[in-house]
Amino acid sequence: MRTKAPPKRTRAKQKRLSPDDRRKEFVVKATEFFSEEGFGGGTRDLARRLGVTQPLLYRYFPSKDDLIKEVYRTVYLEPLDTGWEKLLTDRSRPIRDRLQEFYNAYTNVIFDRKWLRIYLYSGLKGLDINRWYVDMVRDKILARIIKECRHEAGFPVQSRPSAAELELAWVFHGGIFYYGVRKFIYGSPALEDKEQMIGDALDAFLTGYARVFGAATELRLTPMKVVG
Amino acid sequence: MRTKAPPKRTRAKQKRLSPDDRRKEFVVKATEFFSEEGFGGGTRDLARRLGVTQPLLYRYFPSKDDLIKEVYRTVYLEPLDTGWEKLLTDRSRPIRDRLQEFYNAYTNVIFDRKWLRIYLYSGLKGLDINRWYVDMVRDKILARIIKECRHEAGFPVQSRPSAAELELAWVFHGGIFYYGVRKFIYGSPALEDKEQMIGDALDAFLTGYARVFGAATELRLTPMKVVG
DNA sequence: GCGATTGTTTATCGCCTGATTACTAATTAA
DNA sequence: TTAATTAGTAATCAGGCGATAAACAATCGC
Repeated sequence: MRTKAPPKRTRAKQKRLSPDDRRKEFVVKATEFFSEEGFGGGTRDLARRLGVTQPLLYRYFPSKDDLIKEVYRTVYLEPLDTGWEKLLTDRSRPIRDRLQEFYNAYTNVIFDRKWLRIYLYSGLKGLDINRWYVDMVRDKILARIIKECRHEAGFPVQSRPSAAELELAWVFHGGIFYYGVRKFIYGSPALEDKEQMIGDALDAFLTGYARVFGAATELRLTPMKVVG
Repeated sequence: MRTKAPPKRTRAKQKRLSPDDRRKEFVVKATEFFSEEGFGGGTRDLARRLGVTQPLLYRYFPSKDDLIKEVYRTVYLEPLDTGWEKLLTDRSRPIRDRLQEFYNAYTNVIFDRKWLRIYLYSGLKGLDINRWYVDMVRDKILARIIKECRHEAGFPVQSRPSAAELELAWVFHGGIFYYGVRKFIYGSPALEDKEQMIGDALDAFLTGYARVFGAATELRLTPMKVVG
């Protein structure tokens, strides 16, 4: 009964993927879509980009908000922590090398148009996940870095970082972050060599930390290119 | 004919401001509104916040987009340039003092929730006005700062700043900018003393510039707190 | 006072949005 | 082969959007 006629050509193609693959495909494409259009983007436009009809989205996600939450989850959590903590604390290597390698790896993850845009959107919305992320950077990355700086400078390491120390680390970190924003969101010309940018910023941070917090060991932090 | 009945009490209050004041009031309140809600915010909600009805907006602005453009204009252009260029180039004063005073004044303008949010929204939209602003910062502020740094370090001043020099200045500038974002948009705790933050970042930038670009005059840039 | 002007509201239009229902067709199991 | 299941679509709903037209009411010149 169903095979009687040639299938109506008006309904062009009906792919029928496995549910799991479909779901993943939806989340991935939705990430691209929302990162460009913002989360105000329409479900019809999204469906068109996916090559399916709009109601199909509601077979996989109860609501647009649920889809968005899943986008946040994958963007924020998936690419996280690939052994960074160990990298930062390996005192057999010079601190500058460790920081350079860490920020090379870290920026390989976050210097991505999708990632940066969704991060900024979530920040403007004041979402919990954004606060969580900022706290994570402060506690897992910056506090760690300061600890290593103190160790390098011969300071006591036990007490928590002071507000001023944290702030200097934040300004450094934020400066690097803003490089990605300028390059990948504003489309502004930036120094081609990312690792050089990180290296120079690192030199400024490390010497700055030594100067501001009065290290007696400044000259040991990093070899000077030129000494007057 | 019109005076026959007591005025219908259902129409509560009809203020009737002068057109110019109304217009200005609309733009000011619209700035607050859009900075919080994003430019996707509805004209009805905006009108409710203004205490008037929605169609009245269209007597003062031909369309929502025109209103938005006026918001951009006032936010970006009005608070700009209060003699900053002269401040930066006054070589009778130490460079650190000049930069500290400049960034005190500059951040007094941009460290404002409304300003920062609208700046970020316009950046995500890729608007021309945002590109214009970024170019302005680079050409009028950062290039100028580098020129002064070179002068201070005894370098030739005529040639345009190198990409690496500009980048170091951008990282410094972006780090300060990001302090505002963290404090006023993310609502994250930050060092209370803004001027100290600027001062410490400045120390890092100036000593960093000297180190990275090989100044023979590093020690002259800023008095060290402690010398080993 | 009175008509003209103009600031303001009420009512509404067409369109787009997120979401639901009922149907169609591809797949799976017997 | 056939029945059951389920991926996918067409059609549609209620509500919100930007924008417009017409009615009303406050002010101003006389």
